[in-house]
Amino acid sequence: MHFKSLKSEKLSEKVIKEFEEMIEKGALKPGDKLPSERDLSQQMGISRGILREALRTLESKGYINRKPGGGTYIRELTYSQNTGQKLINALKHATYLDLLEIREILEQKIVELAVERATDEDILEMEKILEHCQNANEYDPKMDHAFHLSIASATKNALMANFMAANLELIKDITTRTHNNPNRLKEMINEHKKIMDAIKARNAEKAQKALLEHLHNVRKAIEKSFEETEEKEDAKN
Amino acid sequence: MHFKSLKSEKLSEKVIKEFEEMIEKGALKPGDKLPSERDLSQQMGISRGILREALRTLESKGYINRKPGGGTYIRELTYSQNTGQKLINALKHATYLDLLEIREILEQKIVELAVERATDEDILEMEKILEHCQNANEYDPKMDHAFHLSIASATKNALMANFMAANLELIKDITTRTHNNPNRLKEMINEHKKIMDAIKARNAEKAQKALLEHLHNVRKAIEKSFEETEEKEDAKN
DNA sequence: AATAAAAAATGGTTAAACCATTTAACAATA
DNA sequence: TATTGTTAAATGGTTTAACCATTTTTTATT
Repeated sequence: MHFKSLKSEKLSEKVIKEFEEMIEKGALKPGDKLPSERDLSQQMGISRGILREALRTLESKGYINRKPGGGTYIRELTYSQNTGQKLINALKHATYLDLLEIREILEQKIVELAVERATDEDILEMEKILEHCQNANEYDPKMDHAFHLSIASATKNALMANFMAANLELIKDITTRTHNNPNRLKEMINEHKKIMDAIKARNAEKAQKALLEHLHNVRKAIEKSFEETEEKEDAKN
Repeated sequence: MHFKSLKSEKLSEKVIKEFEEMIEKGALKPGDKLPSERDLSQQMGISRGILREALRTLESKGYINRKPGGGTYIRELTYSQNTGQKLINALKHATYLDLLEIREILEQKIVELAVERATDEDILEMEKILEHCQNANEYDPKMDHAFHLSIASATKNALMANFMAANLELIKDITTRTHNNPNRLKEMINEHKKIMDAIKARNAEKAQKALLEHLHNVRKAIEKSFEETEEKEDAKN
């Protein structure tokens, strides 16, 4: 059973969304001046305090500019402010295959860099995590991610690790589904071990090969999962 | 002449930062209950309205939970909520070389995918942008980015294009500096043209080679820029 | 000990006032 | 006429006090 939340949205949250929508839709364009808080609150039928809560949030998000005595203006979003938001948005709406494609590209290089740059401590950390994985008797995405991230961290490129983390997080639900059987779980652990061994042996070529095999299986599982979903969709119609 | 802004930070903005810092530092941990708004505002020496403006923003950012009659609690950040923030943060604080490293990895593959997947319209678009670049007589990062992004878009992987955009945006200031001379500008245009021609000829290998040459020069310029900066720093001491 | 009722506390909201800064209008001056 | 100085109005920033609805705690009742 699943009941939808009955919690009423706070007034100021509604106001925030209202403004954000208007900005997204272009009803409010950069440079536009908003009515004064006193006018606006009356027009919207809310108190000035509530309106100000919303405006504060919008300001904090970078949507508006306010100047005492001056007024409130829709902000000219600079290119850079935009890209961060756009990236987050793109991440949210990326398809599994887009995510996987980038992961394949990056992680292939990541293992190569890891072989080069990993310290003995890094290797030890990886092994510790791998051991945890091997002792688990059901798939835990955190464990899976931890392993891949320990490799990414060994590249000493913090951005790389963080991007991998975001990427993994976004395919978590599907990998959790596809690994929800003992066979695939065991396979995964073996694949991890192969990667680990190759990195430990400082054999980049072997590590890449092991990783590609692993990612190939992940991709197969995802694509298979898609087909099954489609079949279900078809069955509905 | 350049004067620094004298605008005083708004009170609620200060409060927001204060809470964010405390959460980052761990002084406020998930699950912690905050004092009531009435108490807290008195403790902090601010009005309840100001405190509420800050709390509304923090709630909107996902830091806290509030329940009428219940109280205000530091929110248990889910993994996924966190990764988005962490990624943005990592992007902001990434070094030029980290950014460039990832760009080199991705873009190398991007040109390969572009050769595969670019439609005739994509190619046309690239050429149009390249032409604009060639007519420019001073470096315009927007033009530069537009060219690289048109290639990234041809991969039909939206996330790829957006990540590249974020990446480029973050090295914009340094590339703008390093291209601030006619020779390098001309070189850049030539390098772009080589990449363009190879993609148009559907020659992945050639395209990659041209791109690598381009990125090699970008890297050289960045590293040189660093050395100069260091020299300046040394001169100061 | 369990239940029910009442009281207190809490976040949500409104209203009215005052401050500091900015803007606009207008007068004064050269 | 054009510039400067003054004044008044408007605006965002802030504070205070009050009331509501819900939740929590306390108290009373059985």
